[in-house]
Amino acid sequence: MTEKRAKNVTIIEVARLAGVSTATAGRVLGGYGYSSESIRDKVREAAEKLGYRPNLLARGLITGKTQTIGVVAGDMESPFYASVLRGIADVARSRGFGIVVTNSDEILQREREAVQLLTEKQVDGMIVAPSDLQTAQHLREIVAAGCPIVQIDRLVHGLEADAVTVDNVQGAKACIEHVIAAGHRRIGLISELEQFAAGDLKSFIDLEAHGRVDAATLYPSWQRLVGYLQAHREAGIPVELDLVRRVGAYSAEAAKEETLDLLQGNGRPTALFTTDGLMSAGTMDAISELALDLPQDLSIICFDDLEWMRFLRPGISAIAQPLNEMGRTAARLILARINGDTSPFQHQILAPSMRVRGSVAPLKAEGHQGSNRPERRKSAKA
Amino acid sequence: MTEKRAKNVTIIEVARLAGVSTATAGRVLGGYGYSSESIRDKVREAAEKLGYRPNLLARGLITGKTQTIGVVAGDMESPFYASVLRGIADVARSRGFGIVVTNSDEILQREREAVQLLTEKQVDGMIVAPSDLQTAQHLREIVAAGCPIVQIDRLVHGLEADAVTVDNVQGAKACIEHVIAAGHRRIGLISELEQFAAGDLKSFIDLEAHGRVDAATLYPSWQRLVGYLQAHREAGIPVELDLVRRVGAYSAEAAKEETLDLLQGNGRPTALFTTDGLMSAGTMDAISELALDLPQDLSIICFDDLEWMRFLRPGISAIAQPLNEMGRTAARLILARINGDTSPFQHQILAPSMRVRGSVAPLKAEGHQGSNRPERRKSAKA
DNA sequence: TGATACTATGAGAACGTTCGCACAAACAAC
DNA sequence: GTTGTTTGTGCGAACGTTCTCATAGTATCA
Repeated sequence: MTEKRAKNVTIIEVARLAGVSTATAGRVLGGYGYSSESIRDKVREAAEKLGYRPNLLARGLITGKTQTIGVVAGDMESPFYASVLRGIADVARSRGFGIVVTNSDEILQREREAVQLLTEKQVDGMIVAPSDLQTAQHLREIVAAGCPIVQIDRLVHGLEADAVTVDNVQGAKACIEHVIAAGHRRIGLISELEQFAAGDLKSFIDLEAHGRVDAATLYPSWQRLVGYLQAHREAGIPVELDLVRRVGAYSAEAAKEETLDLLQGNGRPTALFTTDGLMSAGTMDAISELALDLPQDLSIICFDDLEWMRFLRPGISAIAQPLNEMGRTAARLILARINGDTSPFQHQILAPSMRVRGSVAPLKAEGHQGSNRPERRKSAKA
Repeated sequence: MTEKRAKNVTIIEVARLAGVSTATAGRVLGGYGYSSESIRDKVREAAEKLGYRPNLLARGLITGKTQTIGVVAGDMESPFYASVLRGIADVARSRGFGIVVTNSDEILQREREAVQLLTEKQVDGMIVAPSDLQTAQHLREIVAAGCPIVQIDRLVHGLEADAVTVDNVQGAKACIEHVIAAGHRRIGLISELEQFAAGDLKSFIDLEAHGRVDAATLYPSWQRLVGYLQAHREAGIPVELDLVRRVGAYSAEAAKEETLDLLQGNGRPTALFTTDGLMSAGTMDAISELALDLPQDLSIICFDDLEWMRFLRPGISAIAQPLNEMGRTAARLILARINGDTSPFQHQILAPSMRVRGSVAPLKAEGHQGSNRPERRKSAKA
């Protein structure tokens, strides 16, 4: 009954039935070259009757184009990548392209293997969220081999390729400015800050203070830290090192622990800034466990706008990244390159947007949260 | 400088450099057939030196296998599909397979186009969340053409293919039983219930009451309704039609409206059951807008366990689907078929698990919510 | 000793398309 | 009327692999 290896009908059979050569049948069915109307009808009718479906492998082998985009995401299960992927998929579909997706889990070795697989599958181009922003030898190699790449979310130093990122510095800065405007002076930061290798937090902050940091090829969470620092500097508020919490792992559980430590210790901040969705979840978990009332006991603002922030009373203020747009833009860029665009490489920086809800409250002068520290007095000055 | 179309090194050049035939080089590099150790070394060395990478298109063309799984998801941006996809991707990767993913948005025409594209790309098998559970002609065709399929989340009536689903009836029933055990008798249901065509809600409920409903090939939200009905019947509680809310669209906004209508009308239920993540979000939005306190003013339990249910006080009780596992199982099944497994088609039904948190409270006898209706009196009897 | 494996290699076909070229007819331009 | 350009068609090569088959050496076994 069911044939094990059902032979598909090929262009040869269609050509035979239509009484033309395979070349002619190919021109009709493939939509290239010349063909007369009468023959077109005949061939199409034959194809229809036989149920002909082109074999894209064979076509790809000879044309060198597979109509496929390879995507290396960090983790397609996360809301971030899921939304970006959706954007990519939509644009790809509208142009007749397929996407083959892989997860790197932000591990360099995984990314290498993924890139390797995609290369062997002969994808026409790749969209990659690079794990390693320094060397990225494998990416340079495939670019050199003629496979276009678009980077998303972050930027490999000196890689000749287009990129789409979000303005993390400005986004974070806007958050902190918003909180400062509400009178807060002691603002805690809960951030991943994992991958940066060069030294400790303190030296990074010093470097940044002296304008020695090039934010462009930093990891997003470090860029958001830069925004945090800039906002403080411009408001004339010294940064308290104790308030800057480096979780050191991309884990909600770890973020929760760090937040508990921050909130239960002496000198609790009056406001909190979390630098991505996972940190926010862990932080909210901690706040829930401590049964703190927002925003009376604590103000909070988050990078990444998640679904629940809308209805978790009093509504969590957040800055939203245009994730779908990031995917769509990346897809458009890669498709342009695939179509032979040779214009200079561009780096598109998308603007995030603020969603003000109810989680940032004006700082009460005689509040009972936090301790009586110099910074509290300063708030009266503003 | 940068070559436009960089010719890749082929097996021919490797063979030449190693001083063997292409057939021999192929056997070494492709890992099939016989080859002596001395020649293996020579060939591998040559391949290494030239930076040889196999062209999987060419290999696929001749072997008829692409080492690729096609996936037709509803919307990979939703937490549901994102998690399922991740499960699929993990298993696929571990076996050296790639996945090409598409979104159908649960629209039949989109699904057809997706299946078509995947067919032409010669995927070895497909994992599909079917949109149409009745005819699904396109799926039957490709199965007949010898391309194995695994269905996820739901089941096409009479399709000869493996399937992985969740036990929606039992899951929903467990939720309702849990709520009933807390003393509730008037339990509202917020559910999509969109696609079922045969008649209105009332006639479905009647049909179900007479055992005339085959739950197997129902859409999940209808299966969950069945669980709701069964739990009521077994507890001897009559179903109040007014409490069963058919949102009619897969939209959080619509769910919110429906919930507002339910909670603001006469005879407000004392507990709520939402049948999927999107409904839950819309419902929570409504509850937040009405400023109801959970669980004092209202108990709630949800199908689908979302991240925020953990830390949104008092913690939302929910039933969690094993989504990763669903993807992993589906991937394993399709890989088995691809490897020639011809055992009878199987339908794996995964058990969801209850996460009891704080959103279901015992019903107070003299509560001020709801009206004094017969059902309230019955609660004393139980 | 012969028969029967198993191992090892190469020549050339095959997979299903598109590409390059040759040829011819039709039509336009001078 | 010649020349050129556009249109239409077919033949056979090409894409980069693996497959089939032929050939041959070397163990293994009765």
